[in-house]
Amino acid sequence: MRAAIAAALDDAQARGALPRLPGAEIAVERPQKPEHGDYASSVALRLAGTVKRRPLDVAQAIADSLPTGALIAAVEVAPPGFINLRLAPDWKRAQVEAILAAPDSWGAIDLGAGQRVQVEFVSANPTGPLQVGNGRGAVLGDVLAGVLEAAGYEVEREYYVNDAGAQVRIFGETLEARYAQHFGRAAEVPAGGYQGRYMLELAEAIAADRGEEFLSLDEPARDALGAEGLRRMLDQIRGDLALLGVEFDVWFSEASLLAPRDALDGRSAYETAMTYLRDGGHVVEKEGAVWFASSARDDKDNVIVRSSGEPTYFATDIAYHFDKFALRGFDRVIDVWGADHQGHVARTKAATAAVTAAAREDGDADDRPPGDGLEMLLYQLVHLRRGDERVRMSKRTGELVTLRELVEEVGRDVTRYFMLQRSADAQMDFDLELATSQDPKQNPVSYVQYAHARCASILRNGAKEGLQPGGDVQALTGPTELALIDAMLRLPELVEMMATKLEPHHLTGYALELAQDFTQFYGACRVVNGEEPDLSRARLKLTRAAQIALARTLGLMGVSAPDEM
RNA sequence: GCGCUCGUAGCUCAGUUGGACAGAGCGCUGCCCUGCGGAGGCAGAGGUCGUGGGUUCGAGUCCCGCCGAGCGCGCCA
Repeated sequence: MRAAIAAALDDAQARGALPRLPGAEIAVERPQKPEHGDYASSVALRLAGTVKRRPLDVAQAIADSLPTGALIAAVEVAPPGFINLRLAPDWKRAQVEAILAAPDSWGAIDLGAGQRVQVEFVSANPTGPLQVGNGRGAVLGDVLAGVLEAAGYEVEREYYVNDAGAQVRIFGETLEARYAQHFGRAAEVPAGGYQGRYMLELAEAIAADRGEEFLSLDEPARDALGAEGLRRMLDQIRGDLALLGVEFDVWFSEASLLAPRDALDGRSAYETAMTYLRDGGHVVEKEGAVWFASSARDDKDNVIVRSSGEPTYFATDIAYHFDKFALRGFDRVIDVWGADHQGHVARTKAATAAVTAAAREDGDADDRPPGDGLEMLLYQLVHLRRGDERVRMSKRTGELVTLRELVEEVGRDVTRYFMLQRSADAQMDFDLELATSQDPKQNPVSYVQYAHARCASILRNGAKEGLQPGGDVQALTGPTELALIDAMLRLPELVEMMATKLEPHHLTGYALELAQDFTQFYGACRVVNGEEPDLSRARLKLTRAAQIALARTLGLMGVSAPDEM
């Protein structure tokens, strides 16, 4: 559509209707009011100033050069200078066949052109069960990844496992204490340790399976106990996420960044990245520590190696992003972070840009733009509520409502839909009382699923009457039929918009509109009707197409699309 | 103090990258359907888009100030 207008603009200039001027951005949008056509462009309004002509005249000049035909049925110029395009109803109806031909891929586009993009999300410390807030990141990341796949990207879902550093050490010490206590030994959970019940349960589970195997608590036994605890905690996290329908392609170990690699001449990714930073002049030493000198204006220097010689989390994070871009060659990387990590965005981008640029000069990385491929999607916190009572979430207090509890109470579909409903920028309250309410009216997801089930039911009824989808889609001339087709045709554009803006939450609103358009069609048009078999078969086609569009929309959200409810 | 995000209908929130009279769901009022699944459909009431300026042909959307809410500013992760 944009191309058509651009061509018309060129044509208008070529034949002298408009003066020559440098290429302007062609803005095309879908008007809110149906009277304004299917698409509208405001190019004329933008151009009018520079060409010193009345906007209406400019619009008319462009409109005169827009050919009408099988696709575009009408071009209208409207004050103050809009160009409104109306698609041919015949063409729209014919698109129903395109939907029927793509039951598993309707809405897919090739925006990404096969570029490799990694979405890293959740990545919660494996020192406790996942919290409700992690669920929001899980849903956002998973749905975004699916949207990017639909947009033509090759996507990998990755969980970064923080299995090195202070938190893991404290986790091990807490586990040692609980394990020792289980066998009646005097032991104290260390200061800053994990007080939650789950640590008791973890210690008991290990004791039940492995007995006193680790009770000596000498160095090897402590390491083995810690590793065992971490392994079990990760299994639990994996299970919590599976309950939500989230699965990862890669579980990436932070500790592996510190291990020597043959491909790096026996050095670790961490050492290699630090060398590049040093050689690139991005590092200063002061107060006995090593600092990354950030080039970002809104950032200050940050410690990467403590005076003790131990790397900070930031240091391994730099190595991690070095690994993503320089070693694994992703074109784009999207980190989905909670808003409490907001302060890390600037420094991580700056450091990633610095280290990949240095690696590229050294021939260790491709010549892709440094750091430009790194994007952060921040989501605001989830506040948990039970009616009027605020539930505080903290791994340290032990007063937890875990993600697992939430999903078990509310169900996967409702959890995913609720988490997805709001834009990532906005805080959200998750009211357990409301979400666990048995009143289906509280859950818009039911309305959408019901529409899908109704499609299936109608198709079943048609089959019983000996009527199958078929016939000529040009028989679908009613206003509700066309409105439904319009709604289905918007899905590919929606995918493009969501992939471009990294805003998967638009799916929920679209799903509701699509379901409404189908329900209105259902109310206005009798589908299964033996007295008008041709029309009936055409409407069965439309019903099947609607089922596909609904299933694809629900599928992108990771919400089930039942044939019966 | 500095930075990030948010402030839109009684409630919960959208608002497609600055467009044509501000939208949805729930709640409220009234009406419709003795039809393939009523977990419906239609209509109505309800909004100075926190506030004051600015940019623009045009601002809920961009810029600045102020007010309010959340989060972040560690040799923690």
